[in-house]
Amino acid sequence: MVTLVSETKLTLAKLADIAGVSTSTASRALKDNPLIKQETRSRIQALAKEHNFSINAAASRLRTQKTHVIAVILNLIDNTEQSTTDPFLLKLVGELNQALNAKGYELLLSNSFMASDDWANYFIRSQRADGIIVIGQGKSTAKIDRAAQSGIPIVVWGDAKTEAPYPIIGGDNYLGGYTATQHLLSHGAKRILFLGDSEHAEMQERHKGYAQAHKDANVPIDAQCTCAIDITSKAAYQYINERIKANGLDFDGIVCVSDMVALGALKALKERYVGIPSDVGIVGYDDISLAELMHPSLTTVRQNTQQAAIEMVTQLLNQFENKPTESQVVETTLIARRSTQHSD
Amino acid sequence: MVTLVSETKLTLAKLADIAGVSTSTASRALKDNPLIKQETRSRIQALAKEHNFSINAAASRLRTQKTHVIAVILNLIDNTEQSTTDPFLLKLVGELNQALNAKGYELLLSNSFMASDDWANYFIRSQRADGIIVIGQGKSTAKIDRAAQSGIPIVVWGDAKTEAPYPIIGGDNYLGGYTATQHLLSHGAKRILFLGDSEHAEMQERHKGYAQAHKDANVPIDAQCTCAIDITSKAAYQYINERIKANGLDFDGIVCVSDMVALGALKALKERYVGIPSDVGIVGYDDISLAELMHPSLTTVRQNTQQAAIEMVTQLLNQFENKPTESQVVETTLIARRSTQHSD
DNA sequence: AAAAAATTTGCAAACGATTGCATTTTATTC
DNA sequence: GAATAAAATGCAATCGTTTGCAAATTTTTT
Repeated sequence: MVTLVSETKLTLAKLADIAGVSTSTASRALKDNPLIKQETRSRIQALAKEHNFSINAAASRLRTQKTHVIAVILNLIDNTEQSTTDPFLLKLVGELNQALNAKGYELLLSNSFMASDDWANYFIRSQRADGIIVIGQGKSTAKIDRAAQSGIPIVVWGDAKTEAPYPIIGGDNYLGGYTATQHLLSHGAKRILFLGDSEHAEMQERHKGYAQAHKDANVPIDAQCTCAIDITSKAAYQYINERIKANGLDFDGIVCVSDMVALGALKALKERYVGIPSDVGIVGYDDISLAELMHPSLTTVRQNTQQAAIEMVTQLLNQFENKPTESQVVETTLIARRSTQHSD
Repeated sequence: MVTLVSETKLTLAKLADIAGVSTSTASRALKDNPLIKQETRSRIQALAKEHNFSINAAASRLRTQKTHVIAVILNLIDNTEQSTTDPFLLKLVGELNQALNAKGYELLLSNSFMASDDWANYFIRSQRADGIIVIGQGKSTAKIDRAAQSGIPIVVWGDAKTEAPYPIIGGDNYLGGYTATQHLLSHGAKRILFLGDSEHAEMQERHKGYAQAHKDANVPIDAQCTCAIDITSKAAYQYINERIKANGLDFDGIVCVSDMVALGALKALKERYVGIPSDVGIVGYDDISLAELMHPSLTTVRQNTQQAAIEMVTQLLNQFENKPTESQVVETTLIARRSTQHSD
């Protein structure tokens, strides 16, 4: 298929030639540098458009030492299969893409399995990206700490209360855990399971909220009710199934660390004809789009991901200018639906 | 925070200096070029690791004219809000990331709203990426056609039967539509809705399958049963609600163009206490992770996304070597669950 | 109309890696 | 121990932009 593009690749130099100016003038004209006469600027910009010219990013990056690319790393947990399927993580990626684009940056997607372990090296020193956004603290923050240690611009989605030399953006996990639990308690629950992984910083905070809500309501708490499972729907499904098989229905509420976990639990309960919310109330986390589509619709804790994305980008860009940064907590609200309460 | 990295940036030249060889030797050694003595190679590689050295990607790209980056474009439909929330699209992105990494490429994520309309220019001519993978044909293929026209490497996820000068990878939409419909018919359905958008090539094929299945089963088809809606759960929910309100329950089966649509429909039906599958059987499309978590679990059509991702990458890389390419159909199978049939 | 100031433009040196070709070193052959 | 072949290394040009500074042009001032 013959193209209409000229044989030889169009470079800035050639464009300048056509325009009858030097490359420096052309370069400046294209970025609307006021050093260049307005008329010249418009003329060259028009010419560029006409000839389908685009600045060569590789050359530009080499020269300016800036890539205008941000690496987003899905920091998944190796053994579990939370994987790239989790709608919440991907939603965050989508929001980040928007937020980055708005600031003139592009998004390079990676997960923690590739790209070697030395992020600073692989992404920054190699000039593949200007900064890193890590989604999830994982079970260990070793890789993150290592990257931060070498002084590169970095921001993390996780539990903002964690003390760290880099900014962490996240929901108010304590509040989320507290509110979810309190909500169930106020609807009469007496024995509430906490379903999730306790090795994540985020989950630990939520568990603290869970505990405090019990204390405030004067409801005793039982260690048997804190259930450590992989944060997947499958694990939740299996756990609930086995627990009921072993103990019978020894609980009347569940606080889940993610909607996926909640859905797994919900499935197990429904299959055993446990009434929801009459026998067991259930609260999820994340408010993925399916939460409201469930039957019953799922009460859950929503974290403002759009706000989070914008905040993460802001904090990252601040680092480029050596401005101070700080961890930020984003809006976290309980969305009450039918899985915890009967019709309005 | 003081870093242990040397003040001045480490370049290949400096590394070579330290090693006491020329930059050419160092360069070759790092990429394990057999031209260099094995011993020298290992020595320099070790040195590189020791000093945390990474090749500067910008310089390398400029010199080699290769970026080893692939742009993945989510080609969303402007007016509807299918958006970045659709789990299926994001699953595909995840798979693509894996497949690309396996071949030594990185994934630059974009959506069709940004990056101007001239993809060839923006991504390829500017040397931001070596090739483009477009997810979704959209309602019009104008942008895709334009990009392809300028002769850049490109692959599209869509309906493989579409005639096009670029390879299209996709499920067998005709078969999917056919099987889904046939499945409902064989379970006794007599009046089946086709719920989805008919402007997409993929959807049209599915609809053909839907029609043919009716013909083969000698069940008359009614134009009233083909319902054009936005492919979102919300639109589906509203549509089903309104239809029932207006006509009563004038159908006993639904073939949906996505699981999201199916979930919306399901919600509407459940709220009206329509028995599933006793009164209405329902089939989704995509087999997102939540399909099996629904209650009842959702019968759906699964497209092998992993295979698709690998195939797309292969077809794209082929173009780099001027090898011939061709559209490919990936495995498409019906996953029968409870939304269409009672317990086994 | 010349001098000074302000505005535009151009020169040329980076940025850091890659690679064809020439050159040096080592191994082989007679 | 030459002469020849093979293996290992180095030279230097190149990829296409950007930008500090110098040079040329235009405008303003006296």
